[in-house]
Amino acid sequence: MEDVAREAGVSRALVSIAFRGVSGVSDETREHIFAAAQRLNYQPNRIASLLASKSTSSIGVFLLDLHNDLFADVHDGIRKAIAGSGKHMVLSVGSVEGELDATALNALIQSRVGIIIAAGLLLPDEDLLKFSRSVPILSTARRVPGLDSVYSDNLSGAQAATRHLLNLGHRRVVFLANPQTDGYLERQKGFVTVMKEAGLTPEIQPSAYSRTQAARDIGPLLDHPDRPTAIFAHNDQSALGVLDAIAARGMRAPSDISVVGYDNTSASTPPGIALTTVDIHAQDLGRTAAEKALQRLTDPGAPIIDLASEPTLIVRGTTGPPPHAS
Amino acid sequence: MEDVAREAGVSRALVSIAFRGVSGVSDETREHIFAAAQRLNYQPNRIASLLASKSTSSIGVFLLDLHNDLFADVHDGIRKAIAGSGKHMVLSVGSVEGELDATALNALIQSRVGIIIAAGLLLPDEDLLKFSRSVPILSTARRVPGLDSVYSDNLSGAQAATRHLLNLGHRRVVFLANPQTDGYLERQKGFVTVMKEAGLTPEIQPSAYSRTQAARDIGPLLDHPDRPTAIFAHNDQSALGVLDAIAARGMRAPSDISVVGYDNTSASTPPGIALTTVDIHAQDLGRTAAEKALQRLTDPGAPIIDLASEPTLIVRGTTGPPPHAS
DNA sequence: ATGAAAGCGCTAACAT
DNA sequence: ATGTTAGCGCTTTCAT
Repeated sequence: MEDVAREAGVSRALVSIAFRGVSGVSDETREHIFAAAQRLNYQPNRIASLLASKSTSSIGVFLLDLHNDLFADVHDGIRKAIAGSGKHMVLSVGSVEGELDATALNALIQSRVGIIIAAGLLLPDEDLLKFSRSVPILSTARRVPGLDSVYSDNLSGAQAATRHLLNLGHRRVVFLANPQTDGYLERQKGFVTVMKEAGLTPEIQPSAYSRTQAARDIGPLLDHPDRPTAIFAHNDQSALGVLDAIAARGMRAPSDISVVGYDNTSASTPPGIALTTVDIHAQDLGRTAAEKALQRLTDPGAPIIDLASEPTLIVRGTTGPPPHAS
Repeated sequence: MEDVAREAGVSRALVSIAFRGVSGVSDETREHIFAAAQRLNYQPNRIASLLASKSTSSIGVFLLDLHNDLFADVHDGIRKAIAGSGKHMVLSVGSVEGELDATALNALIQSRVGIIIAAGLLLPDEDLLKFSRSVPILSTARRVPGLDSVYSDNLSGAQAATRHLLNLGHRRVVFLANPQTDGYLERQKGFVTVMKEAGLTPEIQPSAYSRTQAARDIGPLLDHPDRPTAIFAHNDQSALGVLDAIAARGMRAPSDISVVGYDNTSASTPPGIALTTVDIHAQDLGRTAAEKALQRLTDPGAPIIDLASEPTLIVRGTTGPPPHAS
């Protein structure tokens, strides 16, 4: 910067002003400065800038898993909302095993981001509250009591999906569940309440966040002579695993068995057989989350944000009447 | 840090030494320091640390597109290789439109990373060389002359895929091409050379990096009465688009038409119909790229790295003999 | 509009 | 093993 100042024949302060885009420098001088910077191939040192301004100009973003398109959508939404705010986004990626949550959050804290937008946190609510003593955290796609949360109403989404199945005539429906941890209980709950209301037995098959694991977990149920007529998977990826297991047995959806996913990611539209699923509008979630995060930055004292959005049931090709319903 | 030192009853230097994990502090003192830090909920300020050490302890990672599983694989490989090196990874994401390449690279440069590992760069070679004056860049999944490159041999991969099709008896094969820009010319070239060697006409249909665009671009060719018997798509995503277009017309692969993809991402295994594709071993690519980047950091003067790996043709369910070949 | 000077929270070289 | 001190490259008052 010293060099640029000398090259442009001004003081360092001017160069700083010019690069930050704040007022206090004439257009002409600014041009000179930029030209000089160009000549010297100068790029401002954001590390030094952050230190000196002790600023909150960075927004940390935690994404659970790059292999799930859901998080790519959330990322896109966040990026769009942040663009033009002058804020810079710092990414940190977790893992579906969950053992990286804390590491990723600490990395963000150590990078002194002004706020963390977190999508797909796996840590218990209590732990997250602890982290939020160091930095504000806005949770998206999951409600965390005590933290700003921008999420989709999983209860109503799961209810809509389950009702769709029941309306089609299904009576034996199995919910392929995600690990039942803080923040991810509602889908199963929605399934259970609707089944019970209808006087049916809600069957639950526990599984994990993995397509292959889903295929393995659902296998025995499919092999059973008296198998369910519909499977409701906790997300699209595991629904794909269910479809894998179905295809491996020479069966077809929905003629032999119906399948419903959740999230409406790109995974829900394999060629030929598009998955019935629940759209959580992930990109909107990301965009809204980022807008709210920006607000939080300007008003730390504002009341906690708790924003639920309505998901949309998308009926596509993997659901139909049960085999012998007619 | 001052506070922690006071709380632990030592000087700031000791705290620094303890947190960096270097020698110069007794085990007992270190425990005291960590305990004090814990009590105060202290997290070291990585911004200040980076500034003071003017260090190269950060590794920048550029990923073109979070929606393509290929980059998630590369990311995983990089992360595994970096873990335990004490280096910290700084992520920056581009976009398939390519207009974000420069922005993303500049962000990394301004964050003063010691080296950038870039996967899926779209900028011309010449521009990249310019960026590399500011920071070493290692390109992966693309060869950039003049830069360290760790990539897969696309020429041989495309040749293997094309030969596979010809061996099956296909004569009219169309290559659904990506935008022909620096670094991504080899797949088409491999296709063309093999077709010509066999005395056949290489047909090329230009397209873009998008599944829906691929479906649109291939449509007219499928509708033609004298349509090709096989389509070789430049990557799995566009192969999916081709399968979409095929399904939309009530046709099936491979009985009506064969389809080959490229990359062997998770997109290549939709339920039921697994795609014949070329595995570029993306995670290995990422891992190797990161290992080489680490070496480059320790030895800036070493000769340029130019490392090609052999891809593997994976024959699955979307290729078979042409309809009337028997 | 421009310049001077203090300091952000650390690291690193040196001294004890 | 522990303490002291001078920066790292900026931003930010405060003068001018």
